[in-house]
This record gives sequence, C-alpha cells and structure tokens, in this order.
Amino acid sequence: MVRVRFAPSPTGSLHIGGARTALFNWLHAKSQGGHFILRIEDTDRERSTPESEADILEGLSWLGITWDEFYRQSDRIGIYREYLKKLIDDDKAYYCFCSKEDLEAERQALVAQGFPPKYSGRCRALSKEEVVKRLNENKEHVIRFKVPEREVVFKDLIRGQVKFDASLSGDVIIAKNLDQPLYNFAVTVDDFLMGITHVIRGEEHLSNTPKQILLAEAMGMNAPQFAHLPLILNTDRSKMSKRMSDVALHDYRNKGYLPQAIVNFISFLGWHPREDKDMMSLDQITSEFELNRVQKGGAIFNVDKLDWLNAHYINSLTPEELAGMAKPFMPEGYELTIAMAASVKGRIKTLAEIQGIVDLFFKLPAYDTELLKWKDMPLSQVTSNLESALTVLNKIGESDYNQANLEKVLSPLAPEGNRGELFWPLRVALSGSKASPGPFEIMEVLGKQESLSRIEKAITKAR
RNA sequence: GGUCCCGUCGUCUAACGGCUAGGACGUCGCCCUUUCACGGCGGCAAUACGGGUUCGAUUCCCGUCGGGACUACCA
Repeated sequence: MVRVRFAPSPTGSLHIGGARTALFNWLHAKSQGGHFILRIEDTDRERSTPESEADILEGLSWLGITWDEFYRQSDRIGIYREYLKKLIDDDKAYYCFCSKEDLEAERQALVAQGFPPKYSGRCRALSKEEVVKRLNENKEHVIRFKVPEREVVFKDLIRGQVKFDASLSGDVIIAKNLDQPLYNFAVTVDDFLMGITHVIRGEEHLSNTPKQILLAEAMGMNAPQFAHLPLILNTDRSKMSKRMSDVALHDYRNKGYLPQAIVNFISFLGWHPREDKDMMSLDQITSEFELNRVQKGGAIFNVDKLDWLNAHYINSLTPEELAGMAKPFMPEGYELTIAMAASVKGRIKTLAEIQGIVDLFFKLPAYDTELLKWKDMPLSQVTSNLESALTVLNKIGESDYNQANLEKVLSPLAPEGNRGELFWPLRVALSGSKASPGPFEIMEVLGKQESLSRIEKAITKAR
C-alpha cells in the first residue's frame, strides 16, 4: 500500500509551498487508496512552537487534507537514540569534538583555496579510549556519519535519474548528541519505521536525498522512492518568500479565499489533468491525479489567476452559503442578509471585498448631485423621473418589494432605448455610488421605507 | 565558487518523434447592458540559442546561454 507523509517543522506558519507539498502527497496517496501520515518534525527545540503546529494542523484541515496517522518527532527521541548508538557501535558514525571555531577556520581555509568546504574527518581517528575519556569529561561534541566516498544514483519519480558524488559532502552531522538527533537522520529512521513508500517533497530537498539514502543503507533499511516537486516562485523566479508576497496559508484564508479555490489553484501549480480543465474539485483532482504528470520547472504564484478562480467559487455558492461564510468579514455589528449575499455574490473576488460593497445597504454614502444625471440629462428630468417612480413605488405593498415585481412595475416607466434616464438616477439615489448592484436588487434589500426615503432625498437634492 | 535541478505565449500549462504549436489567467477590442461587475465573441502573444540524430524535432543527444535550489550543531 502507498504510504506517504507530510513532515513539516513547526517553526512557522503553514507556508503555501508546504500546503502544496502536503496536498500532492495526499493526492498521491488517496488516488491509490493509500495512507497519508502527518509527522511533525520538531527536533529543533529552540525554533519549534506549539502555535506553529496548531497553525499547520488547522491549515491542512481547512483545505480538506486529512491524516491517517500522526507523529511528533519529539515523542520519539528514545527510538532515535537506539539507532544512533547502533550506528556508532557499528563504526558507521562517530563522536566529533571539533569546536565550531575550528570548523569555521578549516572551512574558510578550504574556500580560500578554491576547494569545496568539507569536514576533514579528523575525529574519525580518535581511539575508543580517547572518546570515552572526552565524553566523561563532558566535552562538547556532535555525532557524525561516516559518509561513504562514492556516487549515489537514484531514480526520482519526477526528474528521472539523479546522480550525486557523496565524497564531496564530507561526514555530515546527524545529531548534536544521543538525545538530539538532526533532520537527515531522524527523517531516515522515521521514513523506514513508518513504512513510507514515497517521499514527495520540495526540490530544495533534492541534495539531502543522497545523504538519506546512504544513511538508510548504513542502517540496513530500504530507502523509499523519491519525488521532488518543483518550487513555487516569486514573480522574479526566486523561491516564494515573505519578502515578495504573502506566504502563509492563513494569509489567504484571512483575505477571503475559499479553500476550494486554493486547492484548485495550487494543484495546478506543477500539475495538470490529462483532459484540459481549469476548474476542479478536490474529489475530481484526487481521481485524476498522477505523479508522473508533475512538471519539473518551478511555477510562479500568479495571484490574478487565483482571484479569478476564487471569484468563480464564490459565485457558485448559494446566497445562504455565502452569507454564512462571509460572516467573519463583515464590519462589526452588521449582519449580512441572504438578499445582500445574493446581490453581492457575482461582484467580489474575495470574501474580504464584501465589506466595501455591502456598506451602502447600511448607510447611504454621501454623493454629488451631478452623479444623478444620466449622460447629459437635465436635473429637472432627474427629479421628474424619480417622482414618477416614487408614485408607483408608493403603491406597492411591503411584501411585494422583491426584484422581479419591482422590475415589472418600473420597467414601463423607463423610456424605450434610453432606460438609463430612469434607472441610472434611481440606482444612484439608492446606492449613492458610481458602481453598485442594480436598483431592484438594492430595493429588495432595503425594503420599502428605506428605499422611498433615499429616493425622496435624491429628489430634494436635485431640486 | 562548488554540487544539483530546470528552460513552450507576460503567467499557469497541453501536445506516445508527425498539426496552422492547443487551452486558461492577464491584456486589448467588440457585444450584452442603467455605470461597474458578470457573461458572450474575437485579437495580440511562446518552443532560449547553436549543433547533431532523423524523412521529420517542442519532444532524443551534445554544447552555449539563462534562471533556480542547496552549500548549518535549520528543516
């Protein structure tokens, strides 16, 4: 069975790139009836926070990404300790007592001579007795893996065959001490123990792969298959970053993007269905997802397209659904009614935009009298047109104040071929603005009393 | 600098070695229309470059150029 994992470190909010990695893992698993494992990689005690972990869990759930198993690396320190000891006992890893300062000097010297910086392996030569002695003296140390000096070749499911010369990397540090394992090591142990079949992650991890393969080999473990996803990019084609755009998933949630839109959008960053489509639900994507259709090149995060998708998803909501979802975006004390939601639905790209539009339902914005004029009609005509509308509107009962009915009774009053002479002043009278929903929609929302009072106000202004 | 990865319209992308290089976003124009928005129709716009291989390269190979990632006692 396919078993994948998403392994974020809780050192910040869930990043858009992380969300996409999680999604692709989930899609790969679910499209084949496999399991998705969520593993919190919090081995870095200083940088990991519970808030970050909460943000990650919340973000995934919001997108509809569910997990079948959950682990936290900080709960597994004992496990790593055993494997670390074994590696040392097998002489495949060793204690290193070099100071950071010495290492840095060594490194500088190599770089200055034009050599790639790489640990000399000095502490490999320490005798067992010497190591024990220094350990007993509580000397500062780390644990290094004896990296075999050879070429590592692996087949990446997206990129094909990839080769690295491991002899260039030197002996990597795999733990600060027996109780503080580091990334490459902990990942290797967990991927094996958790029966991970496919490691699907961002391209930034490509160069970690040979280390993990060698480590797995040293511990007698089978390595999983690897697939490295193309990066999500800033507009200048560098890796998407805070500096240039919002990167946290919750930023998009807070701005009023729908999870359907985000899922649809990020799925298409590096992946595309066989049959050309641009709007797909999570279920549809799941049934059509194929890892081997994933793109190799990075993809720029194009907000315009996201906006377009989001507008579509908002528009396809029922007014009831929209009214519910938009609640958190309304100004304090204002309630979004179903009628308002209906009139606003097709006009917004994000839920946050609802504020600006819905405003006119609660209070008439101040407007310039000239705005009431349609093209070059005189103000006197504005008044007379509004007055005749007023007479008709007065006769309609409160309960008949709905769009269809209003349009039916008002339409005959509008001059054929120049309907704007009635509808434009009417709409401005009701909305006080240049761009707004139509007059009938507004009247339905406002109700009889408020509608009439706004029209009367306009007549007074124009007189 | 070193290692690795990548390269189709501005952007996301499609095209088992066989089209006039297709779609979508954006943009521009037109239509609808009481403005805006929505919607409909249409236009502009790409295989980085140079060599091979082949009857035939966007596709395969090599080189050049360009971009990116990594280069921590972070993940």
